[in-house]
Amino acid sequence: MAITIRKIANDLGLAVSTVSKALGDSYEISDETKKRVLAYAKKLDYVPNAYASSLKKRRTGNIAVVVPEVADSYFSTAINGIEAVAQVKGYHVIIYITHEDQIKEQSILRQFKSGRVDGVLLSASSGKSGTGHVRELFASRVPLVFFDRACEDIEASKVLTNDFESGYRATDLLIKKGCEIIAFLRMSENLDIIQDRLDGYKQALKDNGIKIAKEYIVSCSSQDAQNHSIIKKLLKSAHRPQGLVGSTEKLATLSYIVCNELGLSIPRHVKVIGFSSMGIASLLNPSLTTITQPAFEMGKAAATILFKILNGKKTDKERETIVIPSTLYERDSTGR
Amino acid sequence: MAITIRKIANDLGLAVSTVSKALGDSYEISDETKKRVLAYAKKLDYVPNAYASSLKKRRTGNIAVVVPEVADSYFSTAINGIEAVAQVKGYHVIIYITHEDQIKEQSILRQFKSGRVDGVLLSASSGKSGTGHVRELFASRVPLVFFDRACEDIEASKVLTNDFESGYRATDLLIKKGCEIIAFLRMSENLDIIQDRLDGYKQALKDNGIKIAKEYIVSCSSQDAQNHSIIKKLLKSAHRPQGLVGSTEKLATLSYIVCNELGLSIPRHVKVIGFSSMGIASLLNPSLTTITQPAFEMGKAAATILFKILNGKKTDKERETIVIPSTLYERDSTGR
DNA sequence: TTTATTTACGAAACCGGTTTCGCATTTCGC
DNA sequence: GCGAAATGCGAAACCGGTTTCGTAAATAAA
Repeated sequence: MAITIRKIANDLGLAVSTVSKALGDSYEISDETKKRVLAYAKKLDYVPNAYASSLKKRRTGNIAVVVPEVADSYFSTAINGIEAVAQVKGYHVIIYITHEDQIKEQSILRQFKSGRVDGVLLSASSGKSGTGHVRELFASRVPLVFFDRACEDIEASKVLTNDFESGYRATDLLIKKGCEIIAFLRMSENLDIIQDRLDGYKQALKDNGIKIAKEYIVSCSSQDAQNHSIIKKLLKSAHRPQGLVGSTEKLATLSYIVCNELGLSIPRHVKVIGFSSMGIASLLNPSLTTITQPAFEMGKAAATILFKILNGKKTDKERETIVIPSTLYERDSTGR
Repeated sequence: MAITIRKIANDLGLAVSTVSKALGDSYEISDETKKRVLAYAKKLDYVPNAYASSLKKRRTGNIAVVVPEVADSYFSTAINGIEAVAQVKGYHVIIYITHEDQIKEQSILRQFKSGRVDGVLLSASSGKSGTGHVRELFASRVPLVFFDRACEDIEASKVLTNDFESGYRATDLLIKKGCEIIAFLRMSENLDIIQDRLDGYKQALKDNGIKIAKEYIVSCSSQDAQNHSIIKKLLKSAHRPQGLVGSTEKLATLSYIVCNELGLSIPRHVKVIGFSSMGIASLLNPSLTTITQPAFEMGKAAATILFKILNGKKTDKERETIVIPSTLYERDSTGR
C-alpha cells in the first residue's frame, strides 16, 4: 500500500479529514495533533499525490512551455530562465517541442484546455495556418504568456525584444562597414518578430539611400538542407551580397558553412551578422557579430508574469508587454 | 461549467459510466450509442482531464527528465531525442534542472515517489553526497532509466557511451600529434563517466610510456569562473601542457577562451580535444576536434527503454545497458 | 413456452486528496 | 450554574474520471 493520507489516518486513529487539515496547518486542528501527524508523515516520508489534490484544488502545479525547438541556444537558455523561476515557485515545467509545425502545435495546445497545466508559456511556431488554435486556447481562459515569438493579434501578455530596432542596427552596421548589397535571410514569412526584424532592415536601407530589392530578401524554411542550398545559390549569384543578416542563429551558422564550401572569406568577401544567443559566438572562425537576445531574462520575465496571473495578482485581461532590448556584439565577421 | 464527461452524460441522457465506456470504445456499448457520444464529444471539443483518470488508472502520461543543465548541446539534444519518442507515445516530458546540485536533485527525485510521473530519465549530478537519494527512488519502484551519467551502484537500465575508449582515443590522438605533456580537465571527482574517460586517458599514457602525473589531472568544478582561473593557472605554469583533454564541452570552450587571453595559439602552443556535441564545433577558430556523443540517439534509446518498462514489456529487474559509441571528429585544434 | 444467455446500459464504489458541515466537548461570559 | 461561543475532530460530499457489478430487455437454446 502506497503511503496515502488514509494510511496515516488509520495508523494514528484519526479521520482522513483531520490528517489533511493537520498537514495543511489548519486552525481547526490542535497543535498536539498536528505534531503527531507531521511527525508520522515525516517518518514515512509521505509525499502527497499531486494530481489527487489537483482535482479538487484545480491547480496542478505544472506549467507548459511550448517552443519550436530546444537544441537552439535561445530556447534552451530561455527554458533555463523559466525553470529557475518555476523551481522557486514550486512549479513543474513540461516541455513541448513543435518542430516548427503548426499542426503539432495545435494538437499540443488543445490538450491544455482540460487542466493538464495551470498555464502556458508559448513561443509560437511559424506557418501559414494562422493563429486560430492559439486564439482558441486563449479563449478557453488558460493563462497564457508569449515569449519571443508572439501572435500580434492575440491580446495576451508578451515578453519581447526590440526586433525592429535590432534589425535596423544590424543592417546599419553592415552599411557602415561598406556593404551596399545586403541580403536578409528570412526565416518564415509568418512570424511577426521576423517581420519586425525585416522592417528594421528595410528602414535602415531606406535611411541610407539603398534600394530595397526583393531578390535579397531571401525566404528560408525550417529545413536545414533546404536553407543550405538557398544560401548557396544566393552566394553563387552574379551579384553576390556583400553582407548577410541572419534572422536566426541557424541561418547565420549555415552561412558560415556555405562560405567555407564556396571558399568565400568572412568578412572579406561576405560580412555576416546573426541573431544568436550562443555563448561561443566569439570563438567562431571568424568570431560572429551577433544581435544577442537576453534569453535567460526573457524566460524569467515570462514565467514571472505567468505566476502573477496564476496567483491572482493579475487578470488575464490586464495584459502586460515587456520589451527587453537585445545587445549588438560587434566582432570579426563584420570586419574591423 | 467545464466540459466533463458528466456534462456529456446529462446532455445526452446517458449515465456517466456509459459515456466513459463509449469514449473508451468498450464492447459493452452499442455502436449507435458510441456514435452519438463521439459525435457530441467532438462537437464540444471534449478533452478528458488527464489527472482525473490518472488517479484511477495510476498512469499520468508524464515522464520526468532530470538533467544537470539544459543550455548544453549534449543535454538539449538528448532532450530532443527523448521528446521525439515521448510525443509519438503520447507522453508528456517534464524537465528538471539540477544545476549540478545534489541537494536539489534529491528534493526533485523525492517528489516522484508519489505518482507525479510514470517514470524517470536521469542524468545524475555530480557531488559528494553519494547516490542514496537515487537509490531510494529506485527502491520505491518508480521506473528509472539512466542516460549518460549513471550511478554504477544502482541496478537500473542505462544508456551510455564508450567513455573509457573515448578517453583513450582522445589522449592517444594527442600523443600521436606529438604531445608529451597532456592535461586532463576533469569535471567533478564523483562522476563515473568522467572517471571512465580519465581511466582511458591514463591507459593511453601508460601504453605510450608516458608517466601519469597528478598535477596534470586537473579537477574542475561546475562553476565557470572557477574553472576559468584553474585552466588559466594551468596554462601559465612553467611546464605548460601541450595537449588538453576537455572532459566536457564547457571545459573545451573555456580552454579556447583562456588561450585567447594568454595569446596561446591552438594548435601550435596547445592542442585541444573536447567531449562535445555541438553542431558547430567545425566552425570554431580553430575548428575543434571532438569526441561527439550520439546525444539524440541516446535520448531516444533511453526513452524507448523507459516506455518498454511502462508498457510492461520489461520488468525493472530485467535491466538493460545500451552502449552507443561516440565518434571522434579530428579537426584543426589537434593540428593537421 | 420456458429457461439460459447475451446485449446494453446504469448505479455506485473508487482513486487520493480537499472542503463543507455537523456535532460533542470544552471554555467563557454573566 | 446556565446558555453561548469557541475548540477539535469526524462523516460525507466532491473533484472527474474508470471500473465493477447488477439488471432489464432482447435473443437464443431447449
